[in-house]
Amino acid sequence: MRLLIVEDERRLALSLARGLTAEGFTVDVVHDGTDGLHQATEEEYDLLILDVMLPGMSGYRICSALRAAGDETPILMLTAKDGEYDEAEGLDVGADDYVTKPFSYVVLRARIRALLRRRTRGGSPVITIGDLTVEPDAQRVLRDGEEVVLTAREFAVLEHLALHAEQVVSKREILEHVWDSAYRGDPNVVEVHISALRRKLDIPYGRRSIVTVRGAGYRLTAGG
Amino acid sequence: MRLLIVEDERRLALSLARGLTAEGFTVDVVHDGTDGLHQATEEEYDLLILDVMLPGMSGYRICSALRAAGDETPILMLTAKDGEYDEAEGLDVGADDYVTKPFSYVVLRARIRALLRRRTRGGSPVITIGDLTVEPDAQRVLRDGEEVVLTAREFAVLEHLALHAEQVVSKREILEHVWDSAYRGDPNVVEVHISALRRKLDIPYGRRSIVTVRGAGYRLTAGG
DNA sequence: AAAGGTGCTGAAGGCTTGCTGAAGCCACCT
DNA sequence: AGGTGGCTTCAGCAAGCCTTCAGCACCTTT
Repeated sequence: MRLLIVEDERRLALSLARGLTAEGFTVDVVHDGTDGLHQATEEEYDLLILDVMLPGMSGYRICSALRAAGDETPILMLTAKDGEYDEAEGLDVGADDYVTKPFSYVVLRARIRALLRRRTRGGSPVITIGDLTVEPDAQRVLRDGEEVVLTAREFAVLEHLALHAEQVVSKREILEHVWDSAYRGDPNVVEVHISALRRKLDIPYGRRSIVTVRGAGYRLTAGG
Repeated sequence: MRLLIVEDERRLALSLARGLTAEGFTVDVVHDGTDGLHQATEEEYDLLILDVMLPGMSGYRICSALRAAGDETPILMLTAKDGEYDEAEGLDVGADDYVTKPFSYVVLRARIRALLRRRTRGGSPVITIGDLTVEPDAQRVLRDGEEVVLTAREFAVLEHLALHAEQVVSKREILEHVWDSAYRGDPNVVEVHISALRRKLDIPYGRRSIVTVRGAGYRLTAGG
């Protein structure tokens, strides 16, 4: 799956690119509107992520230029929350969806998946770690085949851990991915949610699947 | 089942193509009248969807050209609500049905099915989720074999949930599929209809088949 | 052994989200 | 024209979630 990100805020672009790369997407990044259009026409992508406000050429114009040329690649627009983005206009020029900033990584990821799913038919894969099953499409978690009800945040945290199973994930990384990337929060909120996850997923089943790695973060593991 | 869509509004064409593809149709899209006629004669389709107003060649003319050539593929016309479309003329040139814009996706889908049914005998499949049975052709719902009377909207919402059973469907997605895709409505209408569905389908039978996933949407599930 | 750092967890407040009854509107049918 | 029924909007209510805070436990370092 190849993605193109056209976004001038370098820091944001980079962090998105990293996250998506880590999930197996091939990601190209461009910081300027004209370059963006050029790149999009030169290469074949499965999805384009366009910021609306861009130097050189706005996301709108890129979008309508591509559509006029018969390009039907799914397009996801990024926009500030003030009235900058006109939803009607966005959809008119042929965008498929849009996300308003600030957004959390998980939200973006969900939207990306939704768009890709339409094309490729067949939902996103179920993640299995030992006898723990995470179903992104259903927003559902099974332990030992039995459903465990989680809140939205809890699910998002778990999903992130599951995507990096057997790896240590820092609180900071969790904060950045599960909350708005602009969010300046206390790492304690992560601890609170981890605590809740353990109470629901581990303790009742006598497991220890979420391991604390002191000074580093957490690791979701199968054995435990 | 192969469909050809000839429609110059790209956004509309795209969204139809997506929806129909997701339901298992093979869909080709063409944005120009002459291309449309060409494509329709070159390839074999089970159904043609023609916009009336088209660049190159109107839907009428495509239709009559095909019929003159002895092609009897079912044809569904799309038309604006003002007097653009003359029903008599449409039927004269050999169209089988027509839908006026703006239309909701479910309406179009129903018409498509109706046309295909004439040909192929044997309607579209019944959906079963636990002891809930959704019969798209009959617009009828059975709980435990017993008919439950729903209004059109209620049925449409339920049908959409049923098509994505066991998955979380956002209010936004429901709005886009069940209402006009151009519809910019309050998500609350969805809540109201969900509420009505539960009152008819769940509460009297002591079920909880429509699950609220806070912050995400609803999930129709068998267990419950 | 003490002190500081790091993490865990229970409780509470504030706030968002969702639910639902009621009223108005519109379209259709009689 | 009048009536009926469905759809949408509105507003108030309820519930649940998220976050913050504080106190405690444990580990590490001095």
